[in-house]
Amino acid sequence: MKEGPDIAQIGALIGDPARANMLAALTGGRALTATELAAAGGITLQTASSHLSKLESGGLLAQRKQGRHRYFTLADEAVARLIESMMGLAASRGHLRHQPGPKDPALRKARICYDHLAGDFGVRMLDSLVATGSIDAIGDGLAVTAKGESDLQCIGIDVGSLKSSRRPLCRSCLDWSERRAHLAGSLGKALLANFMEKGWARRMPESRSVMFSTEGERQFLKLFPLET
Amino acid sequence: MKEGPDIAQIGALIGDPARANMLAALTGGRALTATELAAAGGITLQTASSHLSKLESGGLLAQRKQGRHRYFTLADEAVARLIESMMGLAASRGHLRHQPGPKDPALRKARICYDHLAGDFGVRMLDSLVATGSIDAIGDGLAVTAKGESDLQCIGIDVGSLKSSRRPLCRSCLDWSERRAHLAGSLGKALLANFMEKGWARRMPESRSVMFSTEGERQFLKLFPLET
DNA sequence: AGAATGCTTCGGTTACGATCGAAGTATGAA
DNA sequence: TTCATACTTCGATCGTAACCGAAGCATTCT
Repeated sequence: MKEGPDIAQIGALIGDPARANMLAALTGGRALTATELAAAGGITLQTASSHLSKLESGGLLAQRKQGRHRYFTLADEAVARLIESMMGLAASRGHLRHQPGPKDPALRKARICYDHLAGDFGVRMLDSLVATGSIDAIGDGLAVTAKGESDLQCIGIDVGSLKSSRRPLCRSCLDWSERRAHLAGSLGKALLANFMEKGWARRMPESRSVMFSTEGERQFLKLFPLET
Repeated sequence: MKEGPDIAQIGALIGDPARANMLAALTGGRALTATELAAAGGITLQTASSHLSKLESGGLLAQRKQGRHRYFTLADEAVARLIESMMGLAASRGHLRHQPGPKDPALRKARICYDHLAGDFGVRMLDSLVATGSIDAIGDGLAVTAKGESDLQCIGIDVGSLKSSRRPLCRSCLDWSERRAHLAGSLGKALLANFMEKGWARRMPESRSVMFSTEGERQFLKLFPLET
């Protein structure tokens, strides 16, 4: 007993519903202010402030002062991955929270996961990239092939420059709604950014869901065909 | 807000120190009785009983009645992975709990992680397998090569039969003490079992640490050389 | 300077859950 | 049958932390 690092501290931080809601909101990747997070957690600003300082000193959040605002983000990608994997486990154990509302299908179709595309569309994209030989997959490991590198160049993504970053290029991320992997890492981020630049997709305010325009969806589906 | 599965329930389950200690103890892979878990959590049997029923109905534990004992294990490998990744995060945030005692170095050298070898030795083994071309690594993904398959056959591990199981053959698992990957999956399990069969290593009671005999350690280091 | 916004700190209340003693159930041993 | 072990349930206590109102800083706007 008493072996290894203390997981109870982290568990307790995530274990409070208000804090969990705030963390989930931050999984959207946007930096949010204390006031916005208070709303996300369903609590007053005072209470949120106390929670936020706990989360920060616990190492789960980072903050950035900007004028009279204080912006919070998840401390790093490791935290985002932990939250996502807890969502995966929670979903598989039936710990659901939402009365399936109108927003839910949109969320399952396409949503943002920290900084990349998730949901049905995210899973489809990775499936297609693997099927067309743009990405090699070994277990959970992903790597861009030479073919993939040139294909992506055509879309307008320079894989070479992404490689130089410290962050891994490809990473698989388990999707809690689809229970299958989608593409994370700097390439996943670049792809989503690319879609938004082209006007194919845009983020919905106050939500993690990503809306595709009619034309954008057409282009997306054409670009990432699904061979059955 | 209120999007997705409820991570707070799972967080809260892990967030209590007594429960966290019990879960950490179960990461040792052994099935433990309620009495043993009460000791691991540092609480009385009554309290442990209440915690255990919560953990079970929360889907984190599975239990098996056997005579008048009730054996608990982690519900599945997904739970084990979550606990391990929380340990990794906790370690990186400096949420340590142990005053570095005599047991600690042994734990860092070689310990059990659910059912496979972790710690310095676990990391070294994977490094060596990759360096000698027995395992291909792409990012976090691992796959046994043809060479690896025949090499492992020589040690006494039939990769072919492991492949037929539903469980993935190779999986990388982040080591909280080394902060690097070691080998999990059915192959990781088979390798550790192989070492113990040969008498190279044995588990210490009441602990996650794995002790190598002098001769066992010599053989292990020879079998998994480290080219620097 | 004065006013407004964004956030933190303080103080006091409240509620939940962790805890254990004692009693109850189930299984196995004598 | 009786006793012992392994565990659960009940009941009561106690501590902690979540919560909000009010007041206090800090920054920006006018």
